[in-house]
Amino acid sequence: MINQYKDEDKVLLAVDCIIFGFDNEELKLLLIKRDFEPEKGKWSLMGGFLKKSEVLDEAASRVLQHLTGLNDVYMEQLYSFSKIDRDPVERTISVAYFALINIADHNSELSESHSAQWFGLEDMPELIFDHNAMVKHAIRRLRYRTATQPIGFELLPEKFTMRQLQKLYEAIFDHELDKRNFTKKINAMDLLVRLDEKDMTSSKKGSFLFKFDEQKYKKKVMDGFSFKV
Amino acid sequence: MINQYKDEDKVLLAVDCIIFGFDNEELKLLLIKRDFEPEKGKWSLMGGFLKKSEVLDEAASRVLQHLTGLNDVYMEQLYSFSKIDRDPVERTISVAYFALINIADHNSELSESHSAQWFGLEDMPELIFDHNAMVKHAIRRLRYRTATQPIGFELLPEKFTMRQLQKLYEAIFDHELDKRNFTKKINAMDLLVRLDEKDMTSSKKGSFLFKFDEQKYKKKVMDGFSFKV
DNA sequence: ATAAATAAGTGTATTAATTACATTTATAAA
DNA sequence: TTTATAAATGTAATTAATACACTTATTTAT
Repeated sequence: MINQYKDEDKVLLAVDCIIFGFDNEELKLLLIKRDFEPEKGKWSLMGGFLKKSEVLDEAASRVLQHLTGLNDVYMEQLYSFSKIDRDPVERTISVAYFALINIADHNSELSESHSAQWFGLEDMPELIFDHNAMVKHAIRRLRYRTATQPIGFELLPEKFTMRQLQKLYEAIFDHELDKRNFTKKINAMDLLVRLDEKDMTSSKKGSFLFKFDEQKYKKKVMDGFSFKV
Repeated sequence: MINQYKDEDKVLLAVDCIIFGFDNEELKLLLIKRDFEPEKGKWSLMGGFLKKSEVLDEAASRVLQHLTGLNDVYMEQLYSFSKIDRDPVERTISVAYFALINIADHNSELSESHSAQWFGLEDMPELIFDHNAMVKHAIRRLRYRTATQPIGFELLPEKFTMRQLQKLYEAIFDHELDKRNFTKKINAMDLLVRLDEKDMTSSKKGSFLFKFDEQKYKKKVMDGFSFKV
């Protein structure tokens, strides 16, 4: 078969990762300080180029793994950015991905070796290229996704308190929630199991730890349930 | 400046368009019968390759224009598909876009010259490559977008009846709605203007025509309004 | 002139979901 | 024993969603 595509233009395809974390107070992003040109010394998302042998999801996972040491992380393709001069070196289309990680899990020596640092969404530096737009887009998507699927748990340790969960949703949606109404809603969905274990760090009384029950969730979804917070 | 990207792989980037239309009864897709290899004679989405000189949105508009003759159409980037062998000819990543057009507006001679045809979502043929997955994805996105933004109007003529609008939402969400509740909800949003003009084709009494008031919508959005149907 | 047929247009009552709001409880430290 | 602190919990009010059926305007047929 002759190659009827042979006269078409080829381009570089990059992936850039918006890496979200949560420190029990605010939503954070893991950014790297570029130690290479162009824009050396500026802050940026972690990125890399797609290889012919991988699919986009794999490239994004590889990039994330390289910075954090983590595998099996919640990642989602966001949008492809294609402004002609978005990268001054050469025409590059970038596919943005976002990842949700539990900050405590990542390899901080590894990320520090890339001059990476966590920034709260409020005190983020300006980023290179179109990375600010990517972040904005990612926050919108994260809000939508979190409201309709139980992915928030990806940002928490396996065992968490109600307060942590509420603080997380408050951080994602950037508005305060009523504790009683929140608990009521979460309990009504019946997706968490309360453990016989308490977190004693936050109060004298201690607060119960919970776990998200993935199996139960899947069963419910099959019966027509849809998550909504 | 030396080109530090020179050893990276380059790939073909395609765009494929999921073109939605509405015939007052069901949601339809405009598909083409391929008159070239591979998969000649099979049904497919309309597509094309990204040129170095254009951004993805432009490529998608060009492809749509080429098939339908239409410009200034609602289009939205959907997702990038990258399976290694999705196109057997050569490694090609495809960025899917969806478009919403008013069927009556398009140049049907032009589309027929590409052996294009409208298919109801129910009686669609199998499509080539990963195009079935693209369509599935597009329907999901269309439902979400339609539920939260007033883009349904893109599928209707400028002037339309309440019944047409209801039928459209029923087609998009694939379930029936109560006429009184629907009217109530739409009227409560106060985004339509009722014209002093009636459509006489559907009944002896005639039914009032409405127009979507884009300006009013924009103003409301600025005051914190959010569309929800 | 009248009756029949047809889709358009409209309102109310019920149920469910969301919001607002304050006190008691368990525990450690003083 | 008191004090301080966060955890845990329930009810009433409001708002949104749903279920449901008759009247109106008009044309066509008798």
